[in-house]
Amino acid sequence: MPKPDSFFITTPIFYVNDAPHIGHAYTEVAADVLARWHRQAGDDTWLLTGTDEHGQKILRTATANGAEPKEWADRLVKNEWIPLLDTVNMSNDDFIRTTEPRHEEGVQAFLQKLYDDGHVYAGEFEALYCVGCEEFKPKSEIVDGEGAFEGEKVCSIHSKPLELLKEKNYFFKMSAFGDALLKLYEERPDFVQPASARNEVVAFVQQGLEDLSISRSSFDWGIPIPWDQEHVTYVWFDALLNYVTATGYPNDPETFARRWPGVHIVGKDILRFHAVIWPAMLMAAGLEVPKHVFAHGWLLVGGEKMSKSKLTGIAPNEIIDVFGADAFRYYFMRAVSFGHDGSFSWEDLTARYHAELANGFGNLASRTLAMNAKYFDGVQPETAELSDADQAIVDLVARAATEADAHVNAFEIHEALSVIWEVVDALNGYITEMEPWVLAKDEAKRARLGTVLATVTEGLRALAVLLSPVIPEATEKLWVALGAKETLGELREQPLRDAGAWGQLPAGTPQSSLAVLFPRVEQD
RNA sequence: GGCUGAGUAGCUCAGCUGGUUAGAGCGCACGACUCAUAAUCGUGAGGUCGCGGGAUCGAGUCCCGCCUCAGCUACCA
Repeated sequence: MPKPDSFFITTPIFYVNDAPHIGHAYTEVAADVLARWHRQAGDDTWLLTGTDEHGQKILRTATANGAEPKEWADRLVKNEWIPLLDTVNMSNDDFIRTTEPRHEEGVQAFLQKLYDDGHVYAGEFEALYCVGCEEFKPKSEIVDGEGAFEGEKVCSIHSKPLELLKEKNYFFKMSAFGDALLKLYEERPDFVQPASARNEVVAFVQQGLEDLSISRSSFDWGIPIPWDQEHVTYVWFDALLNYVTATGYPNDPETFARRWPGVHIVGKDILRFHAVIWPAMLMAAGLEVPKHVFAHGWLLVGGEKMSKSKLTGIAPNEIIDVFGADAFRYYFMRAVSFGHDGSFSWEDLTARYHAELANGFGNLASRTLAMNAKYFDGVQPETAELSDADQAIVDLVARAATEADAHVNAFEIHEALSVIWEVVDALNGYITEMEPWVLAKDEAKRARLGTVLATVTEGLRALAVLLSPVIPEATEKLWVALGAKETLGELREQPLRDAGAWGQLPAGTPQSSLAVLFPRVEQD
């Protein structure tokens, strides 16, 4: 049974062939928001990310760039992937590279166990081979020949006939796990999420599983098969194991028991590896399968999947240099329904940034602190008797906090933000209706003025806590300005599941001025 | 070809087991207000709910057919 207090969440480990684009950053942010939320809610949280560095493709890229593969990986990791973490403000607890000893040793131990237990056998891998590509071709790259090659199968890249070649390979008896996997999907409908992703996985497994070739001998950039040094491990088999080699498998059973099983956030392009192959591997090794595999959608640009070849690839820094990491995180979490494809456009980003972050939340903070400074010398006012309107705010905050937590637990990050934003909108409306600037002109209404501003400020306190997993930088600034850091302690230590409890900011708490949280970005 | 999902206001999207005049945000128009990042609040205009049939007292929401788009249909990570 899953341990309720443990929340181990992973991103995919990224292939170091290329530089990151916003799709990678999106995955990182989603996992990070979930991790920050659970961590602040008191769960025993561990966020893992990392890089996948083996395989023929990396060997080729490295060679083409006149580098050794490890050298090449080191360079990409240092120059591109580690900086990405900082760019998007990741709070990962670990970063694993598949070239690290802890991983390589873990993979070998895992392989040896499967081999010893009879789940792996030596066989003949027979497939169509392209001399031009120097590799076996997947079905997607095999097409019918034309002209001189009519009737033959040719490579889609070279348009030359393919040869049927055999190679000795080690195979994982994945075919034996089809029924167990179907039973898993049946018994745990939330194992693969969202439901659309689950459907595809079930349909795939229902048509029957073949055994999986897990070794390669035509190149050597990989983890050697422990009982046969002529072979290296198939890169996916290697990569998937990072989730356990980073958490103590096999030499630290205590840590492993504490972390595993985990929750995997993946792009839908790699769903099958995580929802089929990976659980089959774990079953074979006698380990628990993941708690959940959640597949998020693509980011679409102009209605099409983002791609470098179509010049729609966007580097995270292009956005973050202009709007900041908080805005990046907020925008993609809010505008994209988690689990669905999402449309990205600069126009939409700019519009939401101004309407929601600058005019909505940022301005709410500004106007509130400005009035506290002006009417109460910058301290948290006293609350007198609550009117119905005040009570409505109190109730809304409580409800928003509860519902947001439920949404996050269900991977509905966008819904959580939607509910939290009801508070932002309600507070702006409340201020306009209560007209504190009018109350301020009548000394007899001094107590009422204090109550109104205390209510809004307390609402801001709750917002700072609830939004801290998504926009950690802005909420930290707000937290300091509210004086909350002095009286309530660090923002990141505020229990998230108590965020909706009213009256936490003591009256008399000194506040300080707040720099504009989300400055307007001038248009060209 | 088969399977899955989607096609709802200018844009991005909600609409669960069918039920009063189809919703939100943005954008737009008008008005109110001035504490605030020329921000805020209110009101309004705007949709034959992809197309065509069907069962139902009643369908965006069920059934049939069709059109369009995307994904999956295994060893590229």
